[in-house]
Amino acid sequence: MTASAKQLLKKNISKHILLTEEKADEFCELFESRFVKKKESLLKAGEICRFEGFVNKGLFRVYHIDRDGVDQVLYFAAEDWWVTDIDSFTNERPSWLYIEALEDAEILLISKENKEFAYRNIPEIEKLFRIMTQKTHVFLQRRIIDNMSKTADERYIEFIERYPQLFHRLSNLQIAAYLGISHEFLSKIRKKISQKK
Amino acid sequence: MTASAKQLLKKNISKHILLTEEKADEFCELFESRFVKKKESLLKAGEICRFEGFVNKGLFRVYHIDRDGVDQVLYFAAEDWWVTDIDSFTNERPSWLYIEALEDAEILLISKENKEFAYRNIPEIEKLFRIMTQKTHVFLQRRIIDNMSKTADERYIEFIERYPQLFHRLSNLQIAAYLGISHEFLSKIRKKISQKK
DNA sequence: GTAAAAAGTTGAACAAGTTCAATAAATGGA
DNA sequence: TCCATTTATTGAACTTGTTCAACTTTTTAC
Repeated sequence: MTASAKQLLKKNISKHILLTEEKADEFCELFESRFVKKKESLLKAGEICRFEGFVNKGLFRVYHIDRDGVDQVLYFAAEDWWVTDIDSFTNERPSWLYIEALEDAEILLISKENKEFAYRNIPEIEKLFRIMTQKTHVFLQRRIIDNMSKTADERYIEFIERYPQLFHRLSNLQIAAYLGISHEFLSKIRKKISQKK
Repeated sequence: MTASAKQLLKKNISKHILLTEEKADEFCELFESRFVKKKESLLKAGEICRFEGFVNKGLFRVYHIDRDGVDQVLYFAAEDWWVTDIDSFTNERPSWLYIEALEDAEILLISKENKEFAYRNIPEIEKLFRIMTQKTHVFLQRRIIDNMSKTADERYIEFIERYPQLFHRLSNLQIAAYLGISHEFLSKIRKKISQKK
């Protein structure tokens, strides 16, 4: 693992909990680095997710492919984000998700065994993941309500405003798959918006 | 707190973690019981949520009212379910949710102070809430994808199949607000289904 | 038991978003 | 650099779901 990757991970942890330098180092030792090429998959539906990952570089999408072969993006994970199928990882159950790199990437991976080791030996880590899961939880609730109460236009505009960095690294196909609309309709929304200006 | 309420709470905890009888009792002592009449609110948008609740009896709905005055139901909580606005509760931030009893209810409430006391003094409790939050997280992910990939008809049928008990305690207005459709359209779906049989 | 309120149904007109097909533009790999 | 592939745009027809209004049925409160 590069020093800068470790730095980013330690900085990320410190956003959520207080941890001594030694304990943070001990925790970081439980990760291994992996380089992933664009379009390469970290996980496919049907497989059991054997990792929880912290993105040091690059960009991933976590998505589902439905019955009709349509992609739905659950979330994107760029630098400083965590990525896994928590259900598959925790319960060792086949996943229904795909995780794929949209850009060449470096990701730090921790196994279930090592995460459980951390839970046992560094009590603060239990808190770390409780807090992180809780934050995601809040975010998911918000998204459910937004999907129910807002039109596609509004959701698109809010996406751009909330994630300007992500926006310019993503194709409209990916954004449409996140917003839950067809990419043709997204194209029409974009036209409408640009005409208004 | 009645003995039966305490029993239900202890049984619920034991579904997620192993806890000695003494520790479970100690944890239960941190809750207080509250009786809530039908249509009474536990929380309103704008307020700070001061509790995390475990439903012993009755039925609650957790919902949002959007700009246009339309209700969106985030979830229902009947016996053996937990209910709170986790964001407002944890971060002492004004809520954007309403929590209201749909039936006369009894709920066991724990304050933030008492929950933090539990975190400090009963380490397993940190794990309990991490696991519960994680389960909710999985459920919310599933719901986001379902809302994107399934029609209202399918979502209605799955709702009935997954929550038959809940279904017969809820009005179609409430179910429509959960599915994210108008109650008129739900009525038409019901007609279509009944004609098929 | 009855009046009022709330919940449920139905139809017609409408709006939001999809699908399909054709074409244009951008990107990527040898 | 050039060819193939992917991404984006556009229009027309279509589907899903909404809105509004009128009406019926059920529930609730006194």
